[in-house]
Amino acid sequence: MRREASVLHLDLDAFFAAVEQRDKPSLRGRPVVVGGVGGRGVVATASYEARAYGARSAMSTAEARRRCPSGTAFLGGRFAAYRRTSDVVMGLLRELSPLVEPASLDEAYVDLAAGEGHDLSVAGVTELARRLKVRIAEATGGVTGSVGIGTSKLMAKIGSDLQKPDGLVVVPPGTELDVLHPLSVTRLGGVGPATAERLHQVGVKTVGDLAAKSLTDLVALAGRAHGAGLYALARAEDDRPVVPDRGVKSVSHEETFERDLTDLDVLGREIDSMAARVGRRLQASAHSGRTVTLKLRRYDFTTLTRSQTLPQPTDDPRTIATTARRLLAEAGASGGLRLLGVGVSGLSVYVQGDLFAEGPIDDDGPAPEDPSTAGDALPAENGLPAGEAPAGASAEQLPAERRWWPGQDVRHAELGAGWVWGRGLGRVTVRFEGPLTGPGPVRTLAADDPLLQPADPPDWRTPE
DNA sequence: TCTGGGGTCCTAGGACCC
DNA sequence: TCTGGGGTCCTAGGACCC
Repeated sequence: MRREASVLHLDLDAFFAAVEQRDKPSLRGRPVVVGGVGGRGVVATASYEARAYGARSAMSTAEARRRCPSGTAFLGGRFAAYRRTSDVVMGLLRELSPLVEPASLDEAYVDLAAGEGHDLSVAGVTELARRLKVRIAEATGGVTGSVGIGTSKLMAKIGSDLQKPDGLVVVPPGTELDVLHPLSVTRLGGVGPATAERLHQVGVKTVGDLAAKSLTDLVALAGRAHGAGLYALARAEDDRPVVPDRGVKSVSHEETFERDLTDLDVLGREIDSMAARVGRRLQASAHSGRTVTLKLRRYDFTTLTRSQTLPQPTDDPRTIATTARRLLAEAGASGGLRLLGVGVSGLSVYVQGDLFAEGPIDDDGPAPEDPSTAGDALPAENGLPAGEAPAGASAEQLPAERRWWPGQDVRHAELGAGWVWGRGLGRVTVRFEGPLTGPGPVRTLAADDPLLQPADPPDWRTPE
């Protein structure tokens, strides 16, 4: 453990929802839920207003709709917008230290001891954090974050969690156990539902309870590595370094279908389009990998994986697809599949010139029988231009209203910039406003109105 | 209209080699 | 012929995180 509180953890508050409220003035102060908006979607982030009604991350969107009042905005994600804002915040953190470890778009650790000229006293880091929060809010158009600072990653993360939202907690060196021991074990990273249940059964509810258990007991309960980890964390022993830029270990894409799929031809085309995406991402990052994994989730939610390791690393969509199709043929699809996934692991830096790569593969997206996934899935980082229909389903072939999804940025040649509120019955409802306007008017347009087009995320920064 | 998507790490068994 | 141990690779699954 360090002698000074020099590890900072930043957690942006309800980040996806906060970006939506910044860019959509009419949603400020109102419940907003970001996530999958299809029948099988789940909540990625609920704004604090939506949490007041019981909406939570990982809850099914259907359940969140039941709990929230009408007028709640249910939006698909705009990852390009989130990434842009995240990049701004990470840039501010890198001004504090070269050692910045992003844990996700909305979370990062900073090693302040590696930065220049910081006063690492409790008063010093408190003032540093206070100024950082102001700068973040200014640079992001009002997104807030919770900051924790302590002698380790563990204590920094615990600290950022103590006063959400918009919190600032410095855990003074020497007080770690006082802070830690009264907390529920579930506040520790690595204690999920399964471990929590097993700990409960042996009478462990708080971190203090955990600290009373022997190493032998914990290893028996949670396995060698995990048990030893819990034993150390309960004592605030944590020397994990802040590591900028951890290398990627695998690349994958998966998709839950609106309806279970059985037809092997249809599933094969799904595999082709997922393999094309995975291959493209591997090529873009100059990686190739040897192990191809197919993931299947059956109608009854049982999940299994099948993998094959190739003699040579590949980034070739054709090779990935052929391997995954073979694995699917062996596993079968009886009863129907609700999810397919294709991944590549065992990565190495790009091996130039795969002499045995086959020709180009068509990436024509979901089969015609199932156009419904376009726009319904949470548009996770997919490498597509912002606003374009996901998964390559060519927009022309879809019912016009399928081009639009709630939350999407659009521009109308006469009415200006706005975003999609809803769609259906051949029409699309758009609210015309942006981050720098007041709440704007709503118009319902024909879904095939040629004057209406997808647009890039709006800029929240006032022009100089 | 129950249960996303993109990851990481760990465990365990079998094959195979020394 | 028997006994055994360690190490690595591969496969499958599970827990967890955001």
